[in-house]
Amino acid sequence: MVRVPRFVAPVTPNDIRLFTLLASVPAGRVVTYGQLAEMIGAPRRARWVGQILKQLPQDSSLPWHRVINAQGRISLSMLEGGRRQAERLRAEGVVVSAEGRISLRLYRWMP
DNA sequence: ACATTGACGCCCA
DNA sequence: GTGGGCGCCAATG
Repeated sequence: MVRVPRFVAPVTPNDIRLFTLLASVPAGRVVTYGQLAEMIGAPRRARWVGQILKQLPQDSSLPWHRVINAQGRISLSMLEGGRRQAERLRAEGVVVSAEGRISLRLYRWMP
């Protein structure tokens, strides 16, 4: 009998699809929460995507910073996490305004 | 089982 | 461009 520690969160097939897709988003491009949800066959689950990203460990190799909202804004507070996200994007050549605005027209990734 | 809570999205004033 | 309101849906209390 295999005993699984309670603190290990269960990983669903959708989680795998999300991680795989996110990992394929190229540097210098962005995607929206709703877009990711839609692309893995889970429409109307944008909030869920945000939930998953929120739970990622700090040392995750996934490009969580390439995910923004459909309004073309960074969803995290620009006083905290949003600042880090903006820096990471700028490091890839993405232009991010001080308020966290990004041009979806220029940077949205569409496979 | 019921109420709240969001890294959301869309519509309208 | 800016809020405000509402629908959505899984997680959390």
